[in-house]
Amino acid sequence: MIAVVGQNESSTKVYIEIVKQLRMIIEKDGLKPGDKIPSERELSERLNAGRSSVREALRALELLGLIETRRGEGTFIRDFRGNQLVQLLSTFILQDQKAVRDVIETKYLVEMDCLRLAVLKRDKNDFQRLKAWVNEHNVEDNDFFIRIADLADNHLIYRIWQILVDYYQATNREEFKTNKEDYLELVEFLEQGDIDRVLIKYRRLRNLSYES
Amino acid sequence: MIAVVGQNESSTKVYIEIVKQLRMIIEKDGLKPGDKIPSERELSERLNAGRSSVREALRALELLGLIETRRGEGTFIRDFRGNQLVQLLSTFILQDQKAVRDVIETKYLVEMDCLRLAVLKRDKNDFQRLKAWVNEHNVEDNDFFIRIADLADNHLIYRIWQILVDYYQATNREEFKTNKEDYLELVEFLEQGDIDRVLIKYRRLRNLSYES
DNA sequence: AAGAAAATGTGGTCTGACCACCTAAAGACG
DNA sequence: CGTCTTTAGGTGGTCAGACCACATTTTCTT
Repeated sequence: MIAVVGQNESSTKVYIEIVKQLRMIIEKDGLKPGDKIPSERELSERLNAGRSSVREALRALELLGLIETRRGEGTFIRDFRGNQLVQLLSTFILQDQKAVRDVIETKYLVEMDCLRLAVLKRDKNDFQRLKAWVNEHNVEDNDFFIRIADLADNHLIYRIWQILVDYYQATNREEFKTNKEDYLELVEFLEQGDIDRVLIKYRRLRNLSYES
Repeated sequence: MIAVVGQNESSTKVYIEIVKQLRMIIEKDGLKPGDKIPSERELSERLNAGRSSVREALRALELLGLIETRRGEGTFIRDFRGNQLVQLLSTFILQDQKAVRDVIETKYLVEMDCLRLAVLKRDKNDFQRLKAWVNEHNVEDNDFFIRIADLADNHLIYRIWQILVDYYQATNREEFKTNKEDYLELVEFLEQGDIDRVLIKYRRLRNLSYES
C-alpha cells in the first residue's frame, strides 16, 4: 500500500485557492470598483481550474458583495457593501426576540461610538457644515447618521453600522418621528465638544432611559 | 415580437433560491448546529436544480460559516462564526495602513462598549466570579475579554468582537504583556459599577492616551 | 469472531453542452 | 452617407454526466 503522492494542493479547496488568486489578479492589474474582471472561462483557463470551481468562488464573493455579475456582460468589482449577505444572514440569524434586541442595542452602541469619534477627530468647521446640511434638508435619521459615521473617519465601523442598519430594517420596526430641532441640538453639542451632552441628547432621541 | 414567457423563475438566481429553500428545510426539519443536511445530490433532486447550482449555494453558506462540509461524510450545520469569511475578507480589506488602524480602533471601541454593557447588566456576583477566574488562571487578553463580551449579554456584539479579533490577529501585531493585577483592578472597578474608572483603566491597559 | 475486502454514499472537480442576454460588428436600405 | 436591422461573438446561468478521493457500512473470507 504505497502512499499516493496527491497532486491535490494540500487539501486546500480549489475555490478557496481561486479566491486568493483572484485577489492577486485584481491587485496586480490594479483593478478598482466598477472594473471588469476576466470572464469565467478565461479564469478557468488561466488558473487551470474547471469553470464550475471558478463559479463557486465567484458566487461566494458575490454573496459577500465584493463583486457583481451582469449576465451577458461580465463580472465587475464592487465596493464592499453587505447587501445579499445581510439579507440572507438575517433570515438565518434574526430568529428570536433576543437577537432583535441585540441588533437594536448594538446599533445604538455603534452610533454612540461614532459620535464619540466625531467629537475626538473633528473640529467646529465640520460640525458647522453638518448643521448647515441639517438646516437645508429634510433630515432622515439614517442620512443624518451616515454623516456622523462619516465624520467618525473609520471605514470599518461605518460598514458595521451599515450592516446593522440593514439588519435593523429587516426587523420591520415602526419608524419614529424625527424633529429637525433635535438633530440641530445634537450637532450643537457636537460643535461644543461636549460629549456628555451629546450622548444624553442621543439617548433622548432614541427614547432610551438609561440603558445602553 | 411576442413577449417570451420565461420559464426562469423571475430572474432570481437559482442558487439564491436554493439558499432560501435550504433555510426552510432546516427550519421545517428542526435541524440544529452539528446536524447533517441532505446530500448535494438529494437536494439537487428535491429542489429540481442541478448539482452545480446546489453547490454554489452551499459554497456561499460555507464561506459565511453557516455550514461545514466534510468530504466523504456530508454537510453539517454549524454555529455561525466568521472563519473563512474573515480570512478571505481580510485579504481584500486590510490593504492599507488606514484599514489596519480602523480595525484596532474599532476593536477598542467595541471592547469599551462591552465593558459599559457589563456594568449596566451585571451585578457584583458576576464580577466576583470573574475576579476569581482571573486569580485562578494565567490570563490571556483575549480570554479575559471573551468573558467581558459574554457578560455584555449581546450575542451580536460578541460576534462582531470575535471578527475584529480575527482581523486584529491577521495584522500580526506584537503582543503586549499582560499583568494579572491590571485585570484584577479593572474587574474591581467593574464590581463597583464605576464605569468612568473602568474606561480609564482600560485605556491605560491598551496604552491609549486619550484617543478613542 | 476478527480481520480484510468490496460496496455504497458523500463531497470535490472537470468537461461539455445548452440557454438567455448583451454588445458590437457587419450588412441592408433609405 | 447615415441610419437601421441583422448577425455573430462573448458572457453569465444552468444542467447532466463523469470521474476521483475519502469515509462508512456491509459483506466475505479466514
